[in-house]
Amino acid sequence: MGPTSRQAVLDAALELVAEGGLGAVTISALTARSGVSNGSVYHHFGSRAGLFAVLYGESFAHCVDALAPALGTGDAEQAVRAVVARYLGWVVGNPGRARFLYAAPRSADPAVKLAAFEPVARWFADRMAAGELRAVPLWALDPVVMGPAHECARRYLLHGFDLGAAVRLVADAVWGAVAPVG
Amino acid sequence: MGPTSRQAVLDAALELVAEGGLGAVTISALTARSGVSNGSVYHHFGSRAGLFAVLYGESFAHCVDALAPALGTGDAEQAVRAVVARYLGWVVGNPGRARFLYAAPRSADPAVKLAAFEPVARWFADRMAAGELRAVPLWALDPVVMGPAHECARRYLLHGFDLGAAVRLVADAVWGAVAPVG
DNA sequence: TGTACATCAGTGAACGCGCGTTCACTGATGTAC
DNA sequence: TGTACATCAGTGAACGCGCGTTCACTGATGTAC
Repeated sequence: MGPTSRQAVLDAALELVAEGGLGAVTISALTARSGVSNGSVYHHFGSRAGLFAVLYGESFAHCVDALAPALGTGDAEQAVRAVVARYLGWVVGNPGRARFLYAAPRSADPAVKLAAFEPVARWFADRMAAGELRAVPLWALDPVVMGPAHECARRYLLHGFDLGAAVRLVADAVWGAVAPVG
Repeated sequence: MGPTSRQAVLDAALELVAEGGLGAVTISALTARSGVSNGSVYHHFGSRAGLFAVLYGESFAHCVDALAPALGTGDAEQAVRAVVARYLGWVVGNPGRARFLYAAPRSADPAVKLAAFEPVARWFADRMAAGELRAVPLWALDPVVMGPAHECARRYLLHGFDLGAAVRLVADAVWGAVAPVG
């Protein structure tokens, strides 16, 4: 019963953010949806912001875990394209988590984020060193290289933008940003 | 004195959103900052959402106007790179407007947006038809092609991401997504 | 083995606050006849 | 030219509501001696 109640709150928060955005995640909506009392929410998370911090760290790790297997897929191009496909698939499959990550970036602990992202960053650094990928600063990986994927994901979550039609275009753009110059 | 008071509210809203995000734009902050009474705000805009709709349309047009001159810059590659540079420059110079567009996309009137964007879309369509640019669906222009610029702009506005260091990388990525296939 | 105490999950009524909005009003500026 | 009325920008006190948070409390489960 210990972790159950805590988990019920996190699950409810994810449902609420998927349905109505971050603003829908109020303490009273949380208690109504989860069946857990407000006092219990504060017992486990300290505050709304505390709940958000937990949710962010958990969801970011969840996302990276979903991406990681793509890195073992064939050559560099296949792997990069697989990362894009997996990321967009994860967004569709986890709209609550994805919306939360985009809507509450201030809830992130930068150190935790960096640590979780490290395996992915290292994979890219290795391929760049091996000349299989264009040399691009690692800080540019997420905003610049994955930019098209993020922007499309945001629009999908916002108003049902057609991700299926975009996925190939996005993969082309992302691969183009990181393909070795020749 | 007619348009003055109305404009004072719009200016105040832009300042507030630049300083503290969308949440800082409350009616009482608006009246405090602008010196205009709350009743007057409602007289001119009807509601907070009404004010946001006006602000969105105005800011989007402001942005497109800032971009348009880039389209006349030399060949297709130079023009596309100029669009990126101008867009990021506009974000830095107009943080209130930029933050508002990113934070309140639901305030947009799609028809108004489409009409304002039309000259830019036509320029791209013409170059694609002429074979100077890769054929990409027009709906992909903003999210896919400009994705890296948007994602970097968002991070700049959120936590002072170094746009100056990124602008060349972004221009490379954007041009790569739209350069004719050879 | 029994007693006393500490710890921890969980409850739910109550709180103060700040929000968007309403409304009755004033005063200045057209407009009709 | 004067009078009556309509329109419009603007005022500011007051409203109800829902928010995040607090707090005194219960009951179950260790732990010490």
